[in-house]
Amino acid sequence: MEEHELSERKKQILKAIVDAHIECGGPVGSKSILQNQQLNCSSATIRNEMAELEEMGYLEQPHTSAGRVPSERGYRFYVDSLIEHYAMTTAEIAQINRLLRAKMGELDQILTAASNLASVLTNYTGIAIKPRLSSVTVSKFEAIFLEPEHYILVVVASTGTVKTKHVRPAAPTSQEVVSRLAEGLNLYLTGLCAEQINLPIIINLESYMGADAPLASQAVKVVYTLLGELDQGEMKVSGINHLLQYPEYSDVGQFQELLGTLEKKEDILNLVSGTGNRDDVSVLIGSESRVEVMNNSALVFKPIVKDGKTLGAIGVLGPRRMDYARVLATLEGLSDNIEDIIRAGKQPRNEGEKPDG
Amino acid sequence: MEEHELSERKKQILKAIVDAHIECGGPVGSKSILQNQQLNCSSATIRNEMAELEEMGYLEQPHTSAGRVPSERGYRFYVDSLIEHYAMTTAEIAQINRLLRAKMGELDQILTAASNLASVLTNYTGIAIKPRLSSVTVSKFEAIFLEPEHYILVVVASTGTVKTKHVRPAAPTSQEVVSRLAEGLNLYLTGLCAEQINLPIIINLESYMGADAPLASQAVKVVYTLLGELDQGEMKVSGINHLLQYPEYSDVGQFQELLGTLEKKEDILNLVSGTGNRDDVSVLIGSESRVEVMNNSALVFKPIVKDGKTLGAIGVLGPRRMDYARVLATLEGLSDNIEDIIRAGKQPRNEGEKPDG
DNA sequence: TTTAGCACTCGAACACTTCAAGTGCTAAAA
DNA sequence: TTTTAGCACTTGAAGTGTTCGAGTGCTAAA
Repeated sequence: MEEHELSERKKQILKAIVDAHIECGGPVGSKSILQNQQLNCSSATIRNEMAELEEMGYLEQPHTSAGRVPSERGYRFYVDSLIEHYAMTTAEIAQINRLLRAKMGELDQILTAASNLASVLTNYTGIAIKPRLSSVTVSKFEAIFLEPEHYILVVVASTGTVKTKHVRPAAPTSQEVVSRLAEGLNLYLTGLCAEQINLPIIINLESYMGADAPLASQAVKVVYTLLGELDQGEMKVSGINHLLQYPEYSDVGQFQELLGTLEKKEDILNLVSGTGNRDDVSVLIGSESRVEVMNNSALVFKPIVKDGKTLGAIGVLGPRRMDYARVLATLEGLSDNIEDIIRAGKQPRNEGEKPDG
Repeated sequence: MEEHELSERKKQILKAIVDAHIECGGPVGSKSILQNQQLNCSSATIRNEMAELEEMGYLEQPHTSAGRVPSERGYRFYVDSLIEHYAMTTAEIAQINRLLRAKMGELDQILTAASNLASVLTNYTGIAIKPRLSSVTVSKFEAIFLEPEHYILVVVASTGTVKTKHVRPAAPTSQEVVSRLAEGLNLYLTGLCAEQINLPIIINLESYMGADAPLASQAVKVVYTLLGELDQGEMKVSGINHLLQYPEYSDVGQFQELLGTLEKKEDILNLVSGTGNRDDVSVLIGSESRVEVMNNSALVFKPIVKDGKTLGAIGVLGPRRMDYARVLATLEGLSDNIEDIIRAGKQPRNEGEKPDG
């Protein structure tokens, strides 16, 4: 199964077929690749080579007398070995910079913007993900007193995400007590993940709060659920409508299932969360994703990493025959920019413009 | 144009046609309604009546020799005058209670859950909206110090929504200065909407902050953008895939456009935000929405009101021939529950279960 | 005013034909 | 041994004609 089982000419032909298929969508025949490519041979030779490539599993034939279509394995080989690196133009890079910078702020917003951008730039569906995290901890608490029966609990997670929740205690409380609650939470619960919040710790906190122990136990419950929410992961999808322009999604039934999968989010989250700690681009083609409805699709995504931790991922979902070179380049460009932005909120790289004003 | 231009029999026939069309989707003929309805007349009579109803604009004929289909005006009359109120079963009400209560928390989450529920319960597409608001103000500020170059600004809006933003000041700062910043913001900016933040106020704040004035001016900019984001409105859509089961969306091109409109969100937000302060259900059929791609669709939505203020809206998008009775009842049920939940975070009404444990 | 009857219309469904693209194979050429 | 030209064959797409049935409008009688 080494790649050197393929002769140079076979590679060339395979690449020509994949390229042609990516462009036009239909099966490609022996003659048509003769035109676009300068191969010193005839269509008959190509036919022979194609037959062999099919036998080796790199091509498929929808039916006798149709041209060939790249198989999953064919795409895989193409992505791994044959792809030509697509260089983004400076204009494209500048566009990414400009649009992402406008949305600087919380990771959530950046990811949403990135998902949009990925969709617009590639003409496929853009996906942004905050993956399931095994053990988020709280790095800081704050409590904002509003009324005697109403305060807001603010939780800053170790990932930088901030969550807030309105809390309405059973008994009226005061500015001072709420402040003290925040102190207590900071004292006893910072650095713990959901599972580590056990009874002894809660008892300590309650004794710290003295008469206001009920307030504390209610707050702990809230913290617990918030941590749970943070663990769950999130996912934004944009540009689903782009997919409909590709004939592979013209089967309404299948498209409907795909839509459903995207809305459930679960499958895709698992997929991305489960791809280990690789911090470079992952390409899942067809059944590689183990999600049935995506057999005719490909999912490309790249994690967003900060200080060695994976904070999220951006990706592109499209037909199996997607323009991998372009998609890969776009995702690299986007993730570079995002990582620059979140690293220190500074200017993203590649910024050649003069500051205005 | 009064409704009394329609004889009792015409109404009956119109209702029968709409009902039949809602159920099966196709044009309905004179004979078929004779079976389901006990009218003391023959199909020929019905044909005559149908011809008149068509002339009056309540019915349409896709082509000669096809049955009739309700026109936009026909649906409108049906919704306004002929609809039978659908009573939700206690089982359905209990379901709403159970599922919504599990998601109690921020309005955002409740709305998302409600959108999901609306979609699942009706089998159409569910929509949840936080409308564009003309003048959101801040009711409370808080600032959380993390590191000398990093604090979090927390803004509690007059609507109850909480927004946070990581801020990285140019010069290192301290716990004390950040607290003082929060005080200053609370002192000078609470109760103001974005447009009311003017130079004199900023100058006051800066002099309050003394040597840390730059910190303040940066924070004011952040507050300004946050207020802008709050003004913008938001929208969650769920269950788009349901639509594909209805033949009216089998035209891929049109469906693609509808998808695009849903993703842009703008049109729908305008639609809902622009329907004035009515706090009961709105039904927009076909071209009534003024959004071209929705000519074959209907949008039903109901605002969520608290203390006389509109906080959001939940709605259902589906084909023109949607089961209005059911949709209306579902939305009423949902909004009642949501309003109960946000009123005081108390138990929703209709709660007959015993507390467990 | 209602109804039975009838001629007419039109799209859906189906069978049938044609067409072009593409293949595999064989035999000759390089 | 490899390549190529040529040819018979396959197959889906597209086009055509026909039938069928649901539904209509109209007329004349009840």
